[in-house]
Amino acid sequence: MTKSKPTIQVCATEHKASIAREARRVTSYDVAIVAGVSQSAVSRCFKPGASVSKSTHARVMKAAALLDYIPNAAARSLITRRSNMVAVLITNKSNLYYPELLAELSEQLSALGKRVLLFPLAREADVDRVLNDVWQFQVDGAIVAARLSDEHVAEFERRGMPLVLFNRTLRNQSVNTVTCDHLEAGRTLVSRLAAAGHRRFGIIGGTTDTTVAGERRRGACERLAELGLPPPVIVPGEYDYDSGASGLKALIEKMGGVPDVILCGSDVMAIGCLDCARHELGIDVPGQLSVAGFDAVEPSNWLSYNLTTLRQPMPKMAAAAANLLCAVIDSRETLVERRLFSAQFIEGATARLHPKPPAAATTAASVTGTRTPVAIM
Amino acid sequence: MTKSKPTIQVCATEHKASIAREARRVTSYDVAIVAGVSQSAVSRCFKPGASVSKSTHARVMKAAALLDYIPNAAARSLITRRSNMVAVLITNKSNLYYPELLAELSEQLSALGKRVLLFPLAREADVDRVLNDVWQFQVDGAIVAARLSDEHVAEFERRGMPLVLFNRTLRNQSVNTVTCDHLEAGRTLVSRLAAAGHRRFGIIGGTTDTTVAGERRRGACERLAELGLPPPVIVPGEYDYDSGASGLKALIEKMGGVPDVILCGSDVMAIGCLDCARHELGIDVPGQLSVAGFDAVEPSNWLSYNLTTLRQPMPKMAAAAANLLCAVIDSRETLVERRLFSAQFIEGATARLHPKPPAAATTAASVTGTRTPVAIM
DNA sequence: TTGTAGGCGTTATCAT
DNA sequence: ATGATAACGCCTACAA
Repeated sequence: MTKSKPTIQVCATEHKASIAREARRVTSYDVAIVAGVSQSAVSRCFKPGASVSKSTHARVMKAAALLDYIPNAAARSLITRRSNMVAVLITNKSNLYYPELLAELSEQLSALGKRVLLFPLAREADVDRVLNDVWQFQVDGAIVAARLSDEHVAEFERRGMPLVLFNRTLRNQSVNTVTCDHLEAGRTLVSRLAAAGHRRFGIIGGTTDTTVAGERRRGACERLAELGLPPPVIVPGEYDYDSGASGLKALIEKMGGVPDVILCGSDVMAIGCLDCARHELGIDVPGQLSVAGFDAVEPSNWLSYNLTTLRQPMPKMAAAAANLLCAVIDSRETLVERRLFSAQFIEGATARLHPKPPAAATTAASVTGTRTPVAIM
Repeated sequence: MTKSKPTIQVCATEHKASIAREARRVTSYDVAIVAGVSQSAVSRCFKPGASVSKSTHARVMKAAALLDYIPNAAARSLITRRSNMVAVLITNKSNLYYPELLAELSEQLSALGKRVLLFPLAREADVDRVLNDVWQFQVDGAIVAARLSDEHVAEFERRGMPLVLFNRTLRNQSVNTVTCDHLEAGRTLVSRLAAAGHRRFGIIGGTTDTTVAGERRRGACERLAELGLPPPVIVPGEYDYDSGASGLKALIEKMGGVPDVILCGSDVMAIGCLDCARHELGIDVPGQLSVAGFDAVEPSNWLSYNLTTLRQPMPKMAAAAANLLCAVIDSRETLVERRLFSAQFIEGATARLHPKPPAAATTAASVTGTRTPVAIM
């Protein structure tokens, strides 16, 4: 501090006042004036790994703090072509697992220096309207947990916008995806349940064949066929609570009685199915009927339910999606990768997982007695 | 089309190819060249309400479509000082009502032309780290559903950043807020329950005195005092499922027996409390114990629970927050407003809402018999 | 290590 | 109604 630079070292507070008077924002140029350096020096101080002398850095930082200066991300992104924002498109229907996914994604992305610009979709049809905004806002890439048409994917490609699909797949394989292995999940579920002696399988799935639910179903059907069991009866659902109840009733009607086991496309549907069975129809679960869900959302673990279900490793999947997207963003090449995670089976207590002891045959018979016999199945 | 402008009407596809060759983005200037107009004309075409002739507009739009041109929001925001982005800070602990709030906010804001930049907070202490990003990204304003210190609020003010607190209040009154009337909610709850003959009130609240929970509690206490009933016994909780169970046990111990009614700070806590009472402790709800929640999240409505609770008018509150914020953004003045909404009482079936008939006195006595008598209360 | 100068893509102002 | 020109705030060669 003995010798000060000969440049105009204006008093910070005074300069700040003049900025306020002119009603403009604090810029790197202002900091430069106060610190007595050039504007580019200030810029370099805020770029990690740039070459600045220690003393300059100190002076600049002090001036910046005095002026409450913060770099303007919009201006930066204009020249760097990097906004450090990532679009996240997500369907509201993913409801209960939505907060967990969003929180995980956001955390993982922010660890990578990216922020989430949110595009929730009330209906899958909103994609078109929303994509326009995605292009406008100059995000660095997008993570999409919603249904995308081939045309949409093509547009991402055309615009060179990095894209990662989350728990969605497309026949057009050239897309980055992070998914749970739903095919395997379907197989696992059937294997476990068939081993316990279940024969008549019902499935409550998605209305439109959301590909992941489709995969799960395919896995279940495959495995049933392998085991020489009759194909499952399938009814549609909307992934919500009410669909569980209506699905159950639909299955009972379609199958002419209560099936041995119902596989639901989501926990919420399973819970709806469960509540309807227990409280409305007086069906004993798992005594008369086994119910399995999918997602292992928090309520599935509540004492009233203790659902048999499959847990997707959400934190790992979110991290994978974030990392994959950032990898694509950083490398200009069009690397395409598909990361697959195994779901973890949660035993719970809504499905009978062991063969019935022979002694229980009488009760079972009394139950079956209430059913209308069916020809095929 | 008989007479075309004498300007350089370059073939769109050719021009597009040259853009791709140079690996640069499509700009309004490119559109201008193809359309044979000036760059400013293009700009005007994308500004609603600007003065452009119909023919020019058509030519420009056609060229834009041909080139896949979309205005660059970053560049625009640089000059307009409007990013059309709104920061939403939200604590993960708001868990179950988080998706609903987020979806509503996002929808309402997008109707106002704003997009949500998401800042989820794993812990309330993360605010500091996160605020730095908020300043950087040049958002137009912020909606905060998290705990903010007076200093934080002051910084918003200092930076001229519009702010709306959601379901949070501060002693420092000069902040825009949208909240539910938690004081009234607390009073309502007590009124209804006291009318049914409940006397011994327990409360499972928040750990740190989140102001809204505090308000609710204050309302409850006020009303109890007015009615000449003993003050409630209060234990802390974390707003999660487990807190409901531990809170219940803590209350039983602290009160030397099962209280008449427990008011919980959230539905999830109430559900935890309920499950613990029914499945673990064998307490009949609402026979022996009444339980009330708060939020009316989806699971509270499930058949297994059918919770007595209070619903916050989330869509209206979200709309109010969005509108208020945008009003502040648009008017440069520092208008401060506090919008208060009434919660709606949901009867449900986990609280006894009518006086016990005298005949039931015997069963009631047998229940009370299991309790350790308490001196005061 | 530091400063100079040009450009990122748009909007706004001012003539015409 | 249209076009030239100057911002907006920053980054980045390039030269010193």
